[in-house]
Amino acid sequence: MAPKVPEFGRFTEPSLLILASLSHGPKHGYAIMTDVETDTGRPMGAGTLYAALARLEESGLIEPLAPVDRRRPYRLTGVGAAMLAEQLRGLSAFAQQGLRQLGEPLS
Amino acid sequence: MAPKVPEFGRFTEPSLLILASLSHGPKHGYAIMTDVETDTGRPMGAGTLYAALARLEESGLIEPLAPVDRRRPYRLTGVGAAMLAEQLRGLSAFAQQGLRQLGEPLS
DNA sequence: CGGTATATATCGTAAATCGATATATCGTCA
DNA sequence: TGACGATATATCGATTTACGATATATACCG
Repeated sequence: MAPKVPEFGRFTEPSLLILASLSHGPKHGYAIMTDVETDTGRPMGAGTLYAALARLEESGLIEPLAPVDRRRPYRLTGVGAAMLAEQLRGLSAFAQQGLRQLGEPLS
Repeated sequence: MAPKVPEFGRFTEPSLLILASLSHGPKHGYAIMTDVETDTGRPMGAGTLYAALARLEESGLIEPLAPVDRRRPYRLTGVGAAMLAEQLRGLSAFAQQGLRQLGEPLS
């Protein structure tokens, strides 16, 4: 019987990627965009990025720092970091469980 | 420098949950719905479920079995299982990396 | 000076999620 | 038997999110 996995409530991929990217330290939008692309191999369009950034800021998971030239950096808030950690734990448990179920070797 | 994570292209939560649920064996929609709810604690609405099922079938990741009474069971296809495994590996790597970055203890 | 990379913003469309509602059958127990 | 809750699928409308394209402007470099 599948053991209960901690709820990872409603997290969309771009938002998670952004939060994870910001866990390396404060970054501005364009840097997040290019970093995510090199990390995942798939480009995140500007539309997706800035819309998600606005939503994350609005919900208090990230906050803007003082702009440097054109750059508008953001950093994780405490709440954002906690939320990210929780999501990742849920994701990890889910993935491990699924892989086990499929008979995949666990790393 | 964040090491490259294997591409996990486009994982929408409901679809992944459905695929993972079907990895335990063939199931019909309602059973998936209730199983996912008990596993994750969050209900998946019928609208979400059947729309996602239709999409998954259309893309060849699941296939219908012969109906039993009102029940319309589905099972993973080979492609679906492979896709699920790949997604889970990507997710696992992503989550592990993120948790490491956050200084979380790894299980 | 000209082109490429940097950087943000926004618009329109498409797709996915959500919540609600509808419909019908099955099981059960009073 | 007949009422009620659980089972089961289907679909609609609204909202949210993602995607791709376009726009604009500055910085950097040859």
